[in-house]
Amino acid sequence: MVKYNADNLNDVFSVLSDPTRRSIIEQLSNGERSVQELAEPFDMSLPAISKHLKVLENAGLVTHRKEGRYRYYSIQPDAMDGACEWMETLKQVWAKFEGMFCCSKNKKQ
Amino acid sequence: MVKYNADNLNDVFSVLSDPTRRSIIEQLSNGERSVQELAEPFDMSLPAISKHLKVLENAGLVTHRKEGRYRYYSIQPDAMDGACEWMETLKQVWAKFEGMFCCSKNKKQ
DNA sequence: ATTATACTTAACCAAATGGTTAAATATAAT
DNA sequence: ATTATATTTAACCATTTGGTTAAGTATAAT
Repeated sequence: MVKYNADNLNDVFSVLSDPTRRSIIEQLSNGERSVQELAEPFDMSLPAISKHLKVLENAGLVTHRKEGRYRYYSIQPDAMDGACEWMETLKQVWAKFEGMFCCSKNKKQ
Repeated sequence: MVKYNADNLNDVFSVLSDPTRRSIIEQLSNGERSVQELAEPFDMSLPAISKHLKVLENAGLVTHRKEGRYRYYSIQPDAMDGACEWMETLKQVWAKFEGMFCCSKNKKQ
């Protein structure tokens, strides 16, 4: 039932720490897109985008299918589950101990 | 009402992409800890831990108070909220469009 | 067959990252 | 006053990262 392991969390959080990659993910939330289309909003070379897509794919966050000379990328919706669950679990623990061990700066005002 | 901005997300996700830092956060979920105590589980020099703590603190994920020659670190429970919300929002969007635009590989079996 | 389009790979570069050891600082103990 | 403890800062190093340009591959169009 454990949805995450260290490697998965390393990869997913690392992928998400880059704003270009987050933006690509957001674009793909509107449906599959070609590399061209994904690159359009950025002031960046195509190879740079290509690299980001490879990083995203290695981490399991996107896949692609090939159609002629185009590559259509789409999100892999379950890939973030582990990272999400890791955070949620911590937040639950923290909520339980609310105000118990956090120093004054942590207290809600 | 927006809980996150690009810089915040960059920082938080970047912090969480390192297993040592995630482990420190997990330790701090049991209450505040001195640097020594935090360093104990790791086969790593104290300055390395000190650096990680600085990174964690810069991203707003932890604070510390000083007591004598000790520094006691504790979690800053709200710091992950933005990142968490960013992920949750996407997941909701993806759930809504379930099966609509994901290519076959994405479909649940 | 030639050329244009979509995209990747290769080679390179500067800056950031995550670690090290050695020296510095601050407090506590003797 | 001296020494020990807790921790940081400084200087260094190798690796990774995120970008570039130039060249290569695959498909489509003429």
